Amino acid sequence: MSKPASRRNTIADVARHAGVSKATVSRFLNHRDALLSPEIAARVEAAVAELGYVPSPMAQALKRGRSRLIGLVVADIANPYSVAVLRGAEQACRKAGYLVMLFNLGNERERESAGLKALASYKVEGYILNTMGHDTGSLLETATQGKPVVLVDRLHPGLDVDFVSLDNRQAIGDSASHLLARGYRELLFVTEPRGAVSSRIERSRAFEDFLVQHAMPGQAVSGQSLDSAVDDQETLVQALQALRRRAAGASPAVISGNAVVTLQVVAAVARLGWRLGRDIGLIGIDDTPWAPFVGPGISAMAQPTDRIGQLAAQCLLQRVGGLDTPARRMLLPGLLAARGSTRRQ
Amino acid sequence: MSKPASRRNTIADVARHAGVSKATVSRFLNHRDALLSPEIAARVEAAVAELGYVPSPMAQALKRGRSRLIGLVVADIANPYSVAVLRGAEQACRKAGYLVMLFNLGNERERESAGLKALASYKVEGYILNTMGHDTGSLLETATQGKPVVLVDRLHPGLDVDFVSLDNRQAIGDSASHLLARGYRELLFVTEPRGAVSSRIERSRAFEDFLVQHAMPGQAVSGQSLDSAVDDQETLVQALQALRRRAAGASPAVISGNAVVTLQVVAAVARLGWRLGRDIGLIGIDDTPWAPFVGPGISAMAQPTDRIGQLAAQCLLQRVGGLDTPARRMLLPGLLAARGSTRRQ
DNA sequence: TTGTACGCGTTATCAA
DNA sequence: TTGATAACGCGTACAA
Repeated sequence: MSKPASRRNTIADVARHAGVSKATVSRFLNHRDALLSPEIAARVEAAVAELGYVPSPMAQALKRGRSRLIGLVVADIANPYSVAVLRGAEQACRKAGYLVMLFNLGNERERESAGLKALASYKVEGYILNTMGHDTGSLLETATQGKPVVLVDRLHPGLDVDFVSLDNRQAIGDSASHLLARGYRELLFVTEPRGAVSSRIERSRAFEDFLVQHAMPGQAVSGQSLDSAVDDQETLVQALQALRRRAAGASPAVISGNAVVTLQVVAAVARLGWRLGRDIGLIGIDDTPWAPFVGPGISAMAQPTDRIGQLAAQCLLQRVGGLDTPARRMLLPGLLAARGSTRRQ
Repeated sequence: MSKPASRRNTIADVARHAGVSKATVSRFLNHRDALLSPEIAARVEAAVAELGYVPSPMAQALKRGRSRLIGLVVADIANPYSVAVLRGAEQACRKAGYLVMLFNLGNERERESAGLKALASYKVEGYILNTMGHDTGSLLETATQGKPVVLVDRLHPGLDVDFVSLDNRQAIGDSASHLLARGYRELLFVTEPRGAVSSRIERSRAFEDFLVQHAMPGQAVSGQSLDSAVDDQETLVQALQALRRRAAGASPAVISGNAVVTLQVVAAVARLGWRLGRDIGLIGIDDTPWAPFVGPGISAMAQPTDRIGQLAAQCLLQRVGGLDTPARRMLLPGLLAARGSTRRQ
């Protein structure tokens, strides 16, 4: 027993076993096609199989500078959207032989560059970022050390890299059109505080642009936007009351910027004792498994989250593989699920 | 410019900068307390600061065999429970200076040992496992190479390691007692197919034991268990109809084994056109943000998921730190949130 | 076509 | 107390 069972076999063990040098084994493993006499190749192959040898990714990473690791930074793992994307991305990475290192910011944006550094120290080959949009592009650029980056859902100013996201303009436009078609006329868009988060800003803008475009005589649609903090139900309740007052005879409706906000709105509506659909319309960005069962069912604009995650991973892996085209913007369409919360009676 | 800006500084750079040997720098960093003349220590410290030197975890891992990495294997990242635990665990690990490597099984249990191997190759120092319970303990034991393991929510037969979970017996007991107190008498426990998943089995058993204990004359409580596949709504609908028939005059109620099942039950009840609480009682294991807003509000037994994740991480890190006590079982109590779905009118 | 020898960035052992 | 030097496991010039 020269080899203690506890230790994993190394390339040296294989070399000894096959009666060749480490270099030969390495060559067999890396460029197995070329430069090997069939007889030696067979011997090495047998030894590898027999010892169940698997190269150490860490040693490889140390040597090559590449690790077969992808760094994934998410703003908040508690957000179902982040999870859904993570899911698609992890799957795509794994299929390509990469492992995902996860760094959760827990909504503490100061940790953004710390996370990047932590991941960088493990020599991740690329980054998928779904973060707060706090750090500027140049800061991120230094933190990522020139490694490929793909942004999901949230753009960073001055960072010219691949970007995968819901088509916010289409999503908001279709949602608002749906409300108009269902007879709602006084609209309110509710978002988490916009801050520097591009998706929130874009959705708000798309909403405001929609209003402008549809403010033709006879249509008489109008609306407002509201930034609502998660813990401030009072403000939201007052905004809803104001909305209904403004509506006068016409029907009021809310578009919520994501699933978290949808739940806030639902809570506020419940507190007011209003009925969804009838007293106030509601459609939310992000569909959820529970949406059909709240009140008369909550209408939603579903994001193709799995697809977004997969696409992000694919883009990133192409870059890792050396693709050097200009930065791409991939906007995926949302899908409307109409339910009772946008039916006036 | 001798040092290309692209490369991260190494210990050699620091040594050169401070005019000492690499060994001295290493000593300063690792056992900074001992064996260093104040003057040299100061020089090294300055050099480290000036160059912004951070040791390479990969090189350290290669040398020491330790990586400051924790492997986290979850059965299904789409399950909110997994995510909530992941969240607590990641936070605790990060605070202790560890990073989490995530491996998602996507409910494909064959990938369990593959995942462990992948993580092992990165020399993770320990594993947090929330998996399918498919692979036997001995199989896992070899896959984890003797590294510390902590199991979350799901036990593996023959694997004698730390275990953190909801106190299923208490949770089920309190849920069922709550139903009795609210006047429900004919109970049905619905779980995802038990298979080899210990938590499902335990909850089912706890429910059955509860029935036996409360089957005294005068109480007249009875019930059954049902394994319900996620995609088989038909069976569930029929089971609910049978339940109500059995109840005759008395009130029927369902305990659902987790949030996924709760949603199934809600869907089935909706299809039957029944009203929660009045026509049928419902209480679910796992509280969710949407539970208060479905129908009259869904009563729930909340798991302390964050705490479970943190505890799991803490246990694991203790073991990583060398703790060598017998395996521990940590059972955390659930907290009842009573809502309208367990109010008979 | 194969083997030797060195380096990746650390830590640890041994002298000095 | 400090400094060479040898690993850790692997890839790759270079020499054979």
